[in-house]
Amino acid sequence: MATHDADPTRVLKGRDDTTCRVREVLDRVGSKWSLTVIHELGPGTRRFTEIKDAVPGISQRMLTETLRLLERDGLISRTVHPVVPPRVDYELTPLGRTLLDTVRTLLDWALTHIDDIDKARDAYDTRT
Amino acid sequence: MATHDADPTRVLKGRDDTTCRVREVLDRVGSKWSLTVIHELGPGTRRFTEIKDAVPGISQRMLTETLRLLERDGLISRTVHPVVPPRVDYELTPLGRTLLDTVRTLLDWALTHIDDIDKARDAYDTRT
DNA sequence: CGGAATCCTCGTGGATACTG
DNA sequence: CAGTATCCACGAGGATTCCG
Repeated sequence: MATHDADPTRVLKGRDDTTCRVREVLDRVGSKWSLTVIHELGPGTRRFTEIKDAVPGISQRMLTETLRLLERDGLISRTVHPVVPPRVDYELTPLGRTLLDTVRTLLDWALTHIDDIDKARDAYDTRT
Repeated sequence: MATHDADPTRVLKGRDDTTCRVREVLDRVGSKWSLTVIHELGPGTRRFTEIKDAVPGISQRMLTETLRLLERDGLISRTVHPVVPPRVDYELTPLGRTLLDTVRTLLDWALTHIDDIDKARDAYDTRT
């Protein structure tokens, strides 16, 4: 297994370890804040507070945890500068950058079809 | 606003309604079971119990709710056959089918980089 | 078969206070 | 500034039961 599968239509079909790992990765990537944080680091390096301010609604705790998980997965890097006051920089790794492209595909889909979804919801809500 | 944005790198930057809507769509699409269910309907129409059996770990309640939300968003259609015993068929709408392509991009990414992530995790866990 | 309703648990995550 | 630690509320969601 391991590398690239020619038929992505089957990756969720089985119940083996690979399947579970893919689900695991999707859970990480699809979690509430990960996509937003990754996207926020797209343009370049940013500090903790900068990210916090840029992501409305995220708490200190959640940002810390999200950054840690993404760092553990090798998607972002964390650089601590031994100065006072402390300064910590976060940036996408090359691996994280490949995900950024995929994320943009998703964002693009959302933007493109958001109106269709709105109409579908209105129709559903009125006929019930 | 509304239709297609030429620069997807900015869609999450602002704090206006459009931004929130995109986040909302991503929350829906990225929720725990949605991607799996959509993927499961990729090959064609399926019944409630078929989907339940095909998605390991999902509960009756969660499958019902996931299907309802996806139906409300216009991504899947629900067809009740007035027979006994009851029979309900679910299938992707044309809109849902466009998302399927995007989902496959994500799955493809996960499959391609799952090994890199594993290595990154091991490295992180050992150096801490 | 395909749900809806009820109950109850358990983890997520916010608020707050403290620290190097 | 960039966290960590503690407490606690709330809601997601599992298990179970009942129904058309």
